[in-house]
Amino acid sequence: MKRSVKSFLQAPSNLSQWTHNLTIRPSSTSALTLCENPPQITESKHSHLTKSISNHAHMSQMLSQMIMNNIPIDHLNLMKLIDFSVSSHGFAASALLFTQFYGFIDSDLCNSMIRCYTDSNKHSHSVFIYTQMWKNGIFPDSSTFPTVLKSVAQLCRQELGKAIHCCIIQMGFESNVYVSTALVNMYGICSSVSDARQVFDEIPDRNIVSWNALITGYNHNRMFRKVIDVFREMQIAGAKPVEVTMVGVLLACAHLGALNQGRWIDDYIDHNRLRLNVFVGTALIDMYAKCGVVDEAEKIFKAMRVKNVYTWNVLISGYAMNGRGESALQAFSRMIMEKFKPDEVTFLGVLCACCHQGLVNEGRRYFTSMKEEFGLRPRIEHYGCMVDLLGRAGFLDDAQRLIQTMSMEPDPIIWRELLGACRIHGNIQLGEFAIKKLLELEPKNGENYVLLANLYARDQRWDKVGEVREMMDCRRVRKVPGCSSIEIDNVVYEFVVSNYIKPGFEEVYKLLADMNKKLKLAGYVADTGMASYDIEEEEKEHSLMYHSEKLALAFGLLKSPSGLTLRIVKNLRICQDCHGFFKIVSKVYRRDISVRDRNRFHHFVGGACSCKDYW
DNA sequence: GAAGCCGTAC
Repeated sequence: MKRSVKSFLQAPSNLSQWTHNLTIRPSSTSALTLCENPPQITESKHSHLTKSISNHAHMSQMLSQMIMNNIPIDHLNLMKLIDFSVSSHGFAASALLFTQFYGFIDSDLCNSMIRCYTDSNKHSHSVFIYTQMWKNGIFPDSSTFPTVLKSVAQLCRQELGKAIHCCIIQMGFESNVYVSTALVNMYGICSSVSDARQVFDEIPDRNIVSWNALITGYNHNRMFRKVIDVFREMQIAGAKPVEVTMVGVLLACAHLGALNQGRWIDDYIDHNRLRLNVFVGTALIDMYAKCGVVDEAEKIFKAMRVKNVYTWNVLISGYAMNGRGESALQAFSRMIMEKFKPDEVTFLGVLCACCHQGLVNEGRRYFTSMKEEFGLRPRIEHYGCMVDLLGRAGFLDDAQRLIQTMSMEPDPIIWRELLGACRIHGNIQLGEFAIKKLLELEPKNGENYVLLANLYARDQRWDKVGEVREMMDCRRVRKVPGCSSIEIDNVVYEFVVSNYIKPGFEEVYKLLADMNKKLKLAGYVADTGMASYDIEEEEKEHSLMYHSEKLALAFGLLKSPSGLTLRIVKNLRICQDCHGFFKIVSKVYRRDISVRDRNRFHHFVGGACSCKDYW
């Protein structure tokens, strides 16, 4: 049964083509009887063969010789060949033909193929082999499930995952920690985190990998508080975290803006001799930057010996979001000097820095150089930055023209930015055009209507504002409620905008009322222009008074010692009025306040904001 | 054999 290697390597790479030819035969015989009449191979020859085959450079050559000379290949080497042919760019089909060449396939071979497909991101192929196993009476075993589940997770096919879970239970593999950990991971990635938790709870001998899979699941579903809870739970259970665990927990801290928690993790890494590898280091920089402590982020960056493009990117965007555009651009220059190759995300940070700083010319230059000098194709996010940069700076025509030149369809964010720019610069006509596009794409997003109402309110066109309100009622559109949180003594408190006094928080409302009086004497005037409804001034003022960020601020003033920076995280953008209010509070109450809103940071010190009122 | 990794425009 001679066969040329050439035809073997030219096997079809298309799945349907080769599956068509495939006959899978269950193997009851030993895997080593690959040939009908295997010639004897001495032990030394065998070991030589194995060694040679493990050297990828000689693989094709060896293979060719073996086939030409009709030398049988034992099971181990066959596996290696499959690994090799899959890993070396799309020889997957050849691997299968190879087994066909020898005429049979068994569960080990299937597992091997599934693993190779999974590792090379061909997840549907991986699932296909799994289903073929069943069809051909080859039973999956404990090595089949972890890998196929990984592919199922990547494909986000939860119903398939559930079916596989049933098989696992029926076959009695659920007590296998590898299998059940893979299930936890699969459910977590497929957004069925309660199932993940349930499987996790039933693992008898869970280990650090199982814990990490659970954390990954919570992070994936943006349940960041749960991640912190799980980390505490781990410590009570005596599980020893590893670097991957810390990365997961830091990610959660970064999203929550939970600085104290994050600091605690930083110390923990230090005290428990966990490595400050590039993943942990980058996650730390990101955490500090997202908690508004750029100096700490800088320190970590300087202490890191091994850096990569991610490390630079978190530093650059960290500077950008904290209003340190100059530092961001300097970091970018240093990055280039140190011969790191910037990628799309690097330029997102750079453009974002220009945008927050209003550096229009620089932004235009970077946008061009990204394309021309670095050969990177702008993605919709880059256009997003540019539209925002141009629009906010008043170049509405340029922004509109840029949208027209985009090679992709503008998304809601792009139109919302244009609308926002129209609101700032009072261009009702273009704003109406933008909102039309926006509502086609996002008819249910309350934020869009609010922007539109604000556009009209700026012009005192209360009839139009009323129309927008009616439209919202009629379409049953709800606004996302503003929600702010503040961390006091390691506990995160959340405040939602409301006009009635929450039981237990009476003093917060009382303090706010007092502050209002005090600040008015210091020159605070409620900015009612953005309270978009046609209501009496006093009423507008009242509705502004209980914005979530103000509630969080008053609570922070009550519950923390003087001198401590108040750190507030808000789900939406800070409103114009609160921005002014916070500036005066920082002066009158001599408190540094930092607010992380949906877009960026505002650091209020001594009556001024780091954004220099450009936001 | 399982997790595995850090960054992304309003």
